[in-house]
Amino acid sequence: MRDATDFDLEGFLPYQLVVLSDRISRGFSTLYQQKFGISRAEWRVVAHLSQAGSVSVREIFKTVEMDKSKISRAASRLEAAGFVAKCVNPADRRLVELSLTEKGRAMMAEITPMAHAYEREVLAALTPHEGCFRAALAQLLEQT
Amino acid sequence: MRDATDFDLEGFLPYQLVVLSDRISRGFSTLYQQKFGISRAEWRVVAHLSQAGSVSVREIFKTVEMDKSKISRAASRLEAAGFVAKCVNPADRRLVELSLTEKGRAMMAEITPMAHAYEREVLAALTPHEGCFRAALAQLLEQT
DNA sequence: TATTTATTGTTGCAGTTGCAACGATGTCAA
DNA sequence: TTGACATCGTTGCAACTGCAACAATAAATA
Repeated sequence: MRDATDFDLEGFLPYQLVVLSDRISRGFSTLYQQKFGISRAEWRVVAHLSQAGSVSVREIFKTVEMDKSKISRAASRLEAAGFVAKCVNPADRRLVELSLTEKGRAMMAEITPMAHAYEREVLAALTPHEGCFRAALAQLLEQT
Repeated sequence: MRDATDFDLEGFLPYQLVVLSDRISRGFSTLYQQKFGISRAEWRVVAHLSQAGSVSVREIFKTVEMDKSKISRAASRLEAAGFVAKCVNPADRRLVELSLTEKGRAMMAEITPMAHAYEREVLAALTPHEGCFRAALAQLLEQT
């Protein structure tokens, strides 16, 4: 018997999305954490750098939707671990340019195929609705 | 020019899901946070209780995929705020039964329509692919 | 019954996070 | 030029998180 305070949490879209993204993201993160000891925030920075080349903290946090302090700390840890190099932009000395070191690129070269394999594995469960799902996802990301 | 270390983060499914679920979940949480001062973890506990009645911590954390310490602490805060009552199960005194107080039910009665409105708003962006998207989401949740 | 083993919820701890404040640097206009 | 204002990245702080350890209780076994 439902009354006004009943609420179907399991069918609630925000809840479903958080649970799913947590599971999937966590499942992948255990792979690179075991192998390289980097966190999810650090992975995101490294992945962004691999396609962006040399970029300031500001640019990353605008594209990647993480607080700038989170990026700053991730970058420091990555620098300490030797995956990332920091240097001050001589044209504007407020900017810190981040880039992958050789060691960082080597790590990405290992993680990239793992990422693609993991993604395929997840999407395999979706056949034949994959195309529709990804299109809807992209649409939501754009309109939100 | 792409080489082996290039990686398309923006098109990577786990990344897309985390970004989207963060945005959507955060957008909704600001609504009830401003009005009732409860966190996301607390909201999840309250929402579950509204449909489950009196339930132990153990049951919640099995259904809702949160660490039991997280639930324990959320329940304590909710009890302190007067939204939730805790009592020891007399049949098995290890179990703590949680239930909504009158004040908790009143809060849910206010949040529930907000939740439905928010969900409709998000999904409106998806017409006419909503059905397919939700079906795919449910399928992923089941198979993961 | 007495003893071991399992389960439940809480707590300590170390690490992470979000937010605001800050110092350093750059920009703009008087 | 000087001063007010804006921007960038870092840090302090309090809150939150995940994990492991723990005490209390129950169940299983000898």
